[in-house]
Amino acid sequence: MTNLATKKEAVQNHLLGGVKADELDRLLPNLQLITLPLGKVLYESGEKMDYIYFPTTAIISLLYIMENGSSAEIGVVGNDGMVGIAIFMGGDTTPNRAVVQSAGKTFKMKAELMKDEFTRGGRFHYLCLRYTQALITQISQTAVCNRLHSVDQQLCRWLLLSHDRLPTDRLIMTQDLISNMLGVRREGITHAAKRLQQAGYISYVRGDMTILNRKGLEGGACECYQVVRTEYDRLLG
Amino acid sequence: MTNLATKKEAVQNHLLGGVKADELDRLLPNLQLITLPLGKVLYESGEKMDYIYFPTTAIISLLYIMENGSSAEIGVVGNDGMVGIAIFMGGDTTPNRAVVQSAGKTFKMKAELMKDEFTRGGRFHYLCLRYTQALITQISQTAVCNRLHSVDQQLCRWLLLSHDRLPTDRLIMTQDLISNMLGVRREGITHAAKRLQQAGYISYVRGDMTILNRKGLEGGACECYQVVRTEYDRLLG
DNA sequence: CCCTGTCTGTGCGTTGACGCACATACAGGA
DNA sequence: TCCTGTATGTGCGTCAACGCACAGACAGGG
Repeated sequence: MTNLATKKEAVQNHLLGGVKADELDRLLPNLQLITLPLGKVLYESGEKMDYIYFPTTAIISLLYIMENGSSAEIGVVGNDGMVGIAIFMGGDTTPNRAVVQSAGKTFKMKAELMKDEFTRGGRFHYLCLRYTQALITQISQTAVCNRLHSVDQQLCRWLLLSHDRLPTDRLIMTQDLISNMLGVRREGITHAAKRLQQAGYISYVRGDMTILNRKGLEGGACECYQVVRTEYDRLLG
Repeated sequence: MTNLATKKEAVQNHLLGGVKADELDRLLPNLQLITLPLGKVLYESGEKMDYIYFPTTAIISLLYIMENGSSAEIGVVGNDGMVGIAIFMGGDTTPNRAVVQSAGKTFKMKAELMKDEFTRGGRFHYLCLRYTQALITQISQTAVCNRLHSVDQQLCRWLLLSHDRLPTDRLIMTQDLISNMLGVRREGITHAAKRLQQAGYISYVRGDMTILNRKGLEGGACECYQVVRTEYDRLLG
């Protein structure tokens, strides 16, 4: 198998990079590095999770899909975390869909092995719980932001969250897809994106967006972004 | 001490009611039953949590307070759960405020003792994690609901979530307070509540609300309520 | 009994986002 | 090169919720 993980690759995911040497040695033979295309669904709402994912360059979006087909993003996971916390929290599934928001690489590991390693306790166990706590803050802040802030502010927040998890300044993503994530109209994103482009913060053509001025975006975002960022740093930094 | 917990009292909280006999025997001497008045703050955003709370008849609301003073509810906890999960998840604090939404009783226990019992593993550990998973679903669904649903629908959802955690059909709460929870205008609640009263689902006078027709409320709510309810039953039922 | 503070009801102009329709622009294949 | 599908831009009417202002209505204390 050529896709077996090396330490150098594994630590690109910050959770894997944070565990002790002996834990990593146990994990490595079970980690498989795969490439995820944009739009790939890692698991559907209510579906039993067979694998846990530790992204390196890929970004995964956690979505809730309404009965009428509309959707809204709950959280986003990149090389800072993992997809599939229900495997070790209990329940083995959640009422959400996990979909690839930005193509890239991720490790995957069988759910059973994940449970085994988790129940051993140790630093891995500790990190998983702290990461879950950070994710809760992200989800909470998404709830608050959805209630109280404008589409413009939310687009800034969303771009920053994505940028933090991206190895480059380029984001391959159409406005239509962004609107599905944020649960708003595509035209709303068009307007907001146009304003950001005119301000010189971003540039884009047909699904290829480049972040030019992070500070600008941070100024345009609500406090929600900073709250989440600070909490991630505190818990996992 | 007259306020030491008895088994009969303790099991009124479903988490305490779900642990094994030997675990409960260890917990009981450390549990203190107290009465919480409406509006009491159990902890502030960023404040270290000294106690974990297991409500019996009280209901606690988890809120985020914006810098400009506006607020929005993230989740609600009653006899189904506990307040202070950050104690065992790690971090010892969250960027939220926990405030008593409905006066009543709760057990409290020192944070250190909570950590000790949690690290012993066993059924208590297992239940804490599953409860956290259920809470995540509630927070997620709050995010979705805030994005996609009307004030009328959200008021129905909120009333049902409260009613589920209440020993009676009466809810002592002004429209102004409800509006702070939902992060909307007080007048918006006035209109929504009036419609619900005209439909015969509730009745109220000056901060004293009675739920008359649950089925009616369920019909007026969005799918979010059922999703959360089903997930709580699945994980903890 | 009155007074005061709090809770609820209502009107009105504003606004941010929606839904729909359609125009324009660009990319890639035939 | 043209054609087709997809991405983005724009206009317009509608609507839910907002902010503000103020009018009842009720409760409890002096």
